[in-house]
Amino acid sequence: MQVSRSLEYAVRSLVCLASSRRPMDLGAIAEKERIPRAYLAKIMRTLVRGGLVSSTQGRTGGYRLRKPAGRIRLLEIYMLTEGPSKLLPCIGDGGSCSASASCSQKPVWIKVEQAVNEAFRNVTLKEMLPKKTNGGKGAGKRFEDPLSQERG
Amino acid sequence: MQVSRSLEYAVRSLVCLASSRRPMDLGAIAEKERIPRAYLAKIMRTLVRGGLVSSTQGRTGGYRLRKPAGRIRLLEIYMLTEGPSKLLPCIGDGGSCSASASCSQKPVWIKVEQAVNEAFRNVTLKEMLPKKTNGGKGAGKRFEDPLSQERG
DNA sequence: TTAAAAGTGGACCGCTGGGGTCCATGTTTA
DNA sequence: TAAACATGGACCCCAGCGGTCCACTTTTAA
Repeated sequence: MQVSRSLEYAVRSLVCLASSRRPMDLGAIAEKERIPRAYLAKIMRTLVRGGLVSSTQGRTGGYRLRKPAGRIRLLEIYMLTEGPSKLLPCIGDGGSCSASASCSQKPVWIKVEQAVNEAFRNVTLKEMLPKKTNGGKGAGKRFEDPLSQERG
Repeated sequence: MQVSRSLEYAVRSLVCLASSRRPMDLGAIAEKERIPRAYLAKIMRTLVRGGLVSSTQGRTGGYRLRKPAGRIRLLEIYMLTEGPSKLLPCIGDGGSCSASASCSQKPVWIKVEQAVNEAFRNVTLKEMLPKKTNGGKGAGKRFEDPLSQERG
C-alpha cells in the first residue's frame, strides 16, 4: 500500500510553492524538485483544477498557492492525485461485494478507511515546510495571511 | 492507495476459519469464499509461515487458526501479505531520498504512516466475524480461549 | 502397500494502471 | 510576432499484482 508518485510530487511542488514568496513556473519547480517536467505539468493541471493552486498563462506565467499552507490538508492533495480512497473496491458504490448486504467485514473496513483518511487530514502543508532558522531576516511572514480571501 | 487483493483474500479466509469450529481444507475455503484455489494456496502458505494459521498435511489435512480471533490484528495480516508499510520509498531504509538528511517532509510522512499502521492495528479479526444471532445454541464459545497456549 | 487427497514450493504468465513522454494549441508579454 | 509560458489529451512502457501450473511431500483409507 504505497502512495502514488503523483502524490509525492504534488506535495513536493506545493511545499516548493509555499516556500517561495513569488510565483514559480513549471521549469523552476521541476528543476528544483527534480521532477520530470512533462509529468509535473500533468500534475499541476490537476492541482489547478482542484483549486489548490492558481496559474497564470502567458509569457511570465507560473503557479502560486491559493490558500495559506496551514489550510491545505494532505487529504485534499491525496484526493486530487489519487481518487477518493477506497481501500477495497466494495466500499463506496455499495454493491460490488458478493457477500452483499450482510457482510460483517465491510463496516470494519469502512472504519479503517475513515481512520486512514483522518491520518491524512491531520497533516497540513505547513508542517512540511522547512523550518526557518533565520530569526526573521526580512522575508518574514511569506504566505500566512496575504491570501486569506478563501476562507471556505 | 488500495489494499492488495491478497490481503482481502487473507482476511476473508481467516474469518472463515475463525467461524468454523473444525479445521478447513483449501478447497472448502476457496469454494466458500469464491477465491481461486491455486492463488489461495499461495496466500495460505504465507499465513502459515507467518504463524497465523497452522496446517496439517496429508489426506485429512487442513488449516486452523493458531490464536483466538480476538488476538489477531489486521496489521499482522497486512504485514504478511504486503510488506511492511512504507507509504513512500524514502521511509525506512533511510537514504533513498535525494533531499537526504534535512528533508522537512520525511518526519511528517513517518507520522502519517504510523497513524495508518495504528488504524490497522486497532482492528482485530474478531470484529469481522458475523454476528452470532443465536442466543448460545450450543456452539457457544468457538475460538475464545481453547487455544490460549500462545499468549506472547 | 499403494493410490487418493491433502499441503508446499516455486517457476511462470498476462494484463492493468501508474509513471512518463510528446505534440498541438491557447495565452500573454517583450 | 515570436518567444515563453500553461493546457489538453493521446500515447507508450513496464513493473508488479493477480493468477496458473506442475513437481513434490505427507498422510490416511482401502
